[in-house]
Amino acid sequence: MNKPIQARTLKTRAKLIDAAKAVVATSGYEGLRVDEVVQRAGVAKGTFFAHFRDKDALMDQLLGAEMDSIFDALDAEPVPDSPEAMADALGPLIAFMTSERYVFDVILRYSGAAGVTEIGPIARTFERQFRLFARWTAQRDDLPPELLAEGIQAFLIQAMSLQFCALHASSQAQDRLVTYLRAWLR
Amino acid sequence: MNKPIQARTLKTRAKLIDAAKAVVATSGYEGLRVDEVVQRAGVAKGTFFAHFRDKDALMDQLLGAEMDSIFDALDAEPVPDSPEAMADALGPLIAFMTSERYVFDVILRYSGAAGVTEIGPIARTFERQFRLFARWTAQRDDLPPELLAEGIQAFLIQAMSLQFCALHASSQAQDRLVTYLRAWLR
Amino acid sequence: MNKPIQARTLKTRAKLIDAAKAVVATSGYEGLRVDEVVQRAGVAKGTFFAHFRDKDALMDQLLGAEMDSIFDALDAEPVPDSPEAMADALGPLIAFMTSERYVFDVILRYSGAAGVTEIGPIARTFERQFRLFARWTAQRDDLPPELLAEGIQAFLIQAMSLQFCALHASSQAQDRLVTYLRAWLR
Amino acid sequence: MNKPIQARTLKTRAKLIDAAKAVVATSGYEGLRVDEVVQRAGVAKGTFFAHFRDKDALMDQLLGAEMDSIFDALDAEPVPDSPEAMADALGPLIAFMTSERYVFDVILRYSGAAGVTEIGPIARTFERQFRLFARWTAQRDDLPPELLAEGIQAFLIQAMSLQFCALHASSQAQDRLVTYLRAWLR
DNA sequence: TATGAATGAGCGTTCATTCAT
DNA sequence: TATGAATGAACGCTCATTCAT
Repeated sequence: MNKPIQARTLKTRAKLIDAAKAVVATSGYEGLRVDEVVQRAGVAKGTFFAHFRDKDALMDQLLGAEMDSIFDALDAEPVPDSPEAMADALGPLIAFMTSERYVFDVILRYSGAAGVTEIGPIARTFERQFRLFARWTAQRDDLPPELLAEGIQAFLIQAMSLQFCALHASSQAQDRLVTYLRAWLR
Repeated sequence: MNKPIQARTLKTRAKLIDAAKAVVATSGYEGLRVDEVVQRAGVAKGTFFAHFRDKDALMDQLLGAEMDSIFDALDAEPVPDSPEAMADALGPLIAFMTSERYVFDVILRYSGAAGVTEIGPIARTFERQFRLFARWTAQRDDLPPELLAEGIQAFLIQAMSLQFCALHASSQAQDRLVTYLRAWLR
Repeated sequence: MNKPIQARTLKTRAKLIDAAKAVVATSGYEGLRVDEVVQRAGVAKGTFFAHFRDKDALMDQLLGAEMDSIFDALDAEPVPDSPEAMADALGPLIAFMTSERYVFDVILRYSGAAGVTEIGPIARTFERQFRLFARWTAQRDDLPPELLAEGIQAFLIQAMSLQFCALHASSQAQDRLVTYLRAWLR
Repeated sequence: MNKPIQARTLKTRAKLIDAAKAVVATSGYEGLRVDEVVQRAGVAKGTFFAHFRDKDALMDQLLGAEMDSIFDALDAEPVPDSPEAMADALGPLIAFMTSERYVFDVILRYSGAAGVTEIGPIARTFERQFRLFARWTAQRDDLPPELLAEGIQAFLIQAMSLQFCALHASSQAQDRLVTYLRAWLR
């Protein structure tokens, strides 16, 4: 029963992913329509659902891949030695997650693997994030790194949330994050 | 140009709100259907849209009102003197916001007044929350109450978010919140 | 029971008519909305329906008045002595009736006083038209002027109808009318 | 790029048309409701709009088909040799077009392919009508058959229009048509 | 007369998802 | 695997007309 993945399968999947990326480039993540993706990929609609459980699964893939590449870069960097350096390092992540309200919402929703069934790409990036933050705080002896990491996650979300808020639109997420981290890691 | 709001208008609005609450009681917030609300209220569909821009506007009203009554109770209570007492006091808020994934999502999305145009009922409750937390931390002299308040907000969201997460489903939001607050208000 | 028409009544009516004309000038007859008319007139919606049985009654008034002024001019002119002169004289009428497809349709529908109840302004203009055409053909002795008049009416409608037709958009209604009249009055 | 129309598509389309005809048989053309058609056809509403741009497009199909079958019969008959015979032959057409004011209005509006973009079924029947009348008058040498045909069209519309007119309700369209044709084809 | 909130039937639309071929 | 027609449950909206005050 072990099915060797056929070349055609991979090719179709790649066509769909590429088409999806092209659509996102034009219409944004929120504006992505399955219809447009399959049309661009030159396949039938049913084919899409043979490759992805649902539209959200594609979204999970796309967003997860994007996040992963951001974390790849972060992992390669040295541990930041100050709140300012941390917020600075998180710049690309913040930029991506706040690029669209829709992106922020989907990532948040899938960060905890909405359903209980399986951990998807986005949820996995949150584990990476957690491990990264734990590594950043490993040297501290006031609080356990795990707790500190969760705190950083919380403040990161908070800082980005306020970005979308009409009342706080003036200040930037990164600046807010610095303030939070200074207090949290004091 | 100033049109005095007629009694009939208020009555109809109340009928719609009451009907909506009844529907929510039966089917939950996610299960609310405009058609059912309208039918229960004994009102024409056009009337609904004369009172609420769209279904989301009604949701904003309903959830905002519910949150407000929770904050009314919180405002009446004395300032909690420990992280445990705080988490305890926030029990009803946590219970409500995590009662449905849909509720949590809508509240979060509208907490920042999704659009920049106008601040709705839900967004206003987040201001109340902020002022409440600032009051709770007013006596402290290590950090400004405003910053401490934002931190509590961040940890509250974090604690509730993890409630929906497959990886952390075992522990309760309230317990997690205590841990966070102990560290934050140490 | 004889009600003297109050000055206020006439004033309100005039305000409505004026507002309607202004709306037509902006949005055309088809684009006229009762809401916009009453808003411009500065009266309530109910007031509109106290003055006009329905929106069509207003339309009947507006279009009838316009047609009447056209026929006033036609009545003042001498009897045209050729098909060319006839078609020429009818230029303004054709221009008005073909200015909007909607105008043509409404006039046609009301030309025969759609309902049986009462003859409205538009229907009256068709009687004027009929009498005019009968006068134009009174000197002929081949066919009764009434029949000739009805024929002219028929060809006038036909010529204008084809104006809206994709297949005949090239030639003008007036030119077609000349052809028809030459044959009919040969 | 050339998609062969699937049998299923044709079947669904037929189901919709049949259902629509059944509804018309019960409620008349004006009484046709999309929801009822869809329900009778046992088809989803979305499917309806996948087959017809809007309700009017269905109407165009239905009325065009009906007209076509009338013209099929007319084409099979010999050329009528008198105004009386012509009016007689046109009996079914007149009966159908004056069966409902709504039918007459829709046919007239679509006779010229309301928009300039595409010629629909009804518009096509007017071309048939024109060719038919030209054939009926082909033997005459006083005026070109095309002109005579357009005249017959004009008088036919005129005769039917007056049917709906309160002022001429007494006499029948067919009788009026005879009078007109006698004069036109004298 | 004047007011303006309420009516209400129905159309059009959306678009992810399914399923028979 | 691939196909693409069909699904279907809401939502949003229109806008002339009515009616209680």
